[in-house]
Amino acid sequence: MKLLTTEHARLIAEAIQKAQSTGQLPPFELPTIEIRPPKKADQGDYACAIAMQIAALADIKAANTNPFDIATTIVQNLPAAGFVSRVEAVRPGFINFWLSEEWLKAQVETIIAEDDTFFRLDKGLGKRAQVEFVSANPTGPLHVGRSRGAMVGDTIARLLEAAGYAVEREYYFNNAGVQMVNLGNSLRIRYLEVLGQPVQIPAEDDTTFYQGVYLQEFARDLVTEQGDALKDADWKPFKEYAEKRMFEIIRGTLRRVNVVHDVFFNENSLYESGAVWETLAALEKAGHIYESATRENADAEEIEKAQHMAPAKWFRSTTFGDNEDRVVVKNDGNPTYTLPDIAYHMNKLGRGFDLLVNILGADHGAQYKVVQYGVKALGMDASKINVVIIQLVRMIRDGKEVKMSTRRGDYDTLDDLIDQTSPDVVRYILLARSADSHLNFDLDLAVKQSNDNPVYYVQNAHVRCAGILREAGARGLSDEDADVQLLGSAEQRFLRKALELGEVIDVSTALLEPHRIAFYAHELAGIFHPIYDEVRAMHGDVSPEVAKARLRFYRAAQVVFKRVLNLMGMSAPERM
RNA sequence: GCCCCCGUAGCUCAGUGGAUAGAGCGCAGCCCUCCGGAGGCUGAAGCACAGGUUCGAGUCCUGUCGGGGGCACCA
Repeated sequence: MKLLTTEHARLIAEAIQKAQSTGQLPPFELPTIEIRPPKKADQGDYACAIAMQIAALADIKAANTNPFDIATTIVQNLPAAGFVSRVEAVRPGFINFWLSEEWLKAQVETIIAEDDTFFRLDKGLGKRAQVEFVSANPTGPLHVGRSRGAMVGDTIARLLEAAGYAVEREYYFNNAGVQMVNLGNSLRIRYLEVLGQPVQIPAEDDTTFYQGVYLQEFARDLVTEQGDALKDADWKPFKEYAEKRMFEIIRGTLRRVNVVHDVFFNENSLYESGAVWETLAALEKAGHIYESATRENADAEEIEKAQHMAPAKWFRSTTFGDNEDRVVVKNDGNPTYTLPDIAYHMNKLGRGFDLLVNILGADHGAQYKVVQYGVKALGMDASKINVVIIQLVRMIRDGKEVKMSTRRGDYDTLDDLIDQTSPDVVRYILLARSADSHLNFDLDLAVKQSNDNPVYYVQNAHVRCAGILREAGARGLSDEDADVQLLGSAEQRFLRKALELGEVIDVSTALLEPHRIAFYAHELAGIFHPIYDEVRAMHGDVSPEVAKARLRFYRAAQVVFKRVLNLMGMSAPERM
């Protein structure tokens, strides 16, 4: 199925060209032709405001040509098209198109034939895209805040696939930092505790200790597996063990919500390959690094404070628009996170993707800019790195905010949430907000299985289609060889909306705004349910031919709902 | 103090510079002997404020006020 907006735009472009060649319109540089379904039914199925844009062009404006006349001229020159039944120019200068009802009804068969590939677009054909998301270090289970990025990232990946891209999902992690040492030490203490050794469990406010119950579980398993063999070991084997177990948990959790990464990229590999130091060398060679105890242009107070400090290596990111320069190598010789981050993005750019997408939480929002400055400093095109910043999730229970902390152990894990609700509910709620908007996750509402909950409303549409076809089968009724021209205006209302799916995929991938598919799904269901109420297929006063056509329609509707649910990573249940 | 995001209906949120700003919940009424009851119909109610750009602004720009987040030789 092709994008109907594009098809209409092509007609307009041809009409303008024709009008120009005959002198009905003067020559001008054509603005982008935007086609959009209007809000009101009497304004057609698709509308175009190009005549107003043309009238506003400087030389046209000088000639004082009014937009309505331009629109009329365009309409007069439009070529015929099978999908259009009527076109009209209206004041102040809109061009409104109506879809051919005959053509529209025939799309039932197209939808059924295309099935899972309904509106697979070609805009990403032959192109490779990478989406990096989640990327949590394995210090604890995923909590709800993190998982918003998981749903957004995975849904962007699914939409990009629908747009025709070959997509890779990547998870970037660091198992070498001080947090992982703390994790190893925390497990060591729990291990010794299980062995009955006299250990002091650190206090709750000790920021170097992970309190979570999962570590006690790991400790018990470790004793079962290895006995007291590790009683004199340092943190290292404990870190190894905790990391392995934690990743199993994280991957298992993600799998529950249909999120599967193709590549797990370890920051360590950038040290092993030498990429980190090569990045530093390249920055130095380009003259963007200086060695100093303070940043350049530091004030007296700062210099005073740093007078006994050994020099560090600074990246002069202010050259590229940063507020201040950044340390890339600490005075103890170790890099800050910035340097491997730059190296990582250079690595990504070097892998030849046509599109890179990076999903980050708002708490990391400022950091990506430094990476982009670094990439720019090395002569690469930083604009190829598309960053989606996701605002934080606020958990609400009993109308009040629930504070979360992984280290303290009183987090709301994604696993807990899935247990209380369902993978589909979690996916939908975390997806159905613009990334720019703070998300209030109402735990009470999510847990509630009622029609307050939009997830069921959408899935029930699919259930109803499946149910009616199941019932028809039981009664020996078939929808084969149906005459879809017998369908009525209600069914056409649904088909019009279904044919907008392509635009949703197109726009949400172009703008990297996957929440659009969630709202679309709800709107589509909102159009479907009244129709289902009204358009009976197996009622006494419905003729067999009409019944057959309607069953055919419900089969097409089922395809559309299944496709949309799949794009959101949700299941399409046959029964509730 | 500086940077980023957000202020749209009582609440939670949509709205790719186009025509009369939408949905869900809640509230007030109502419908359905169904292939669905996690259903359907109707109604009240809104763009924080002030300038600007534009043929046209909820949308873009500036400022004010309000809310959230970030500003380490931590990641």
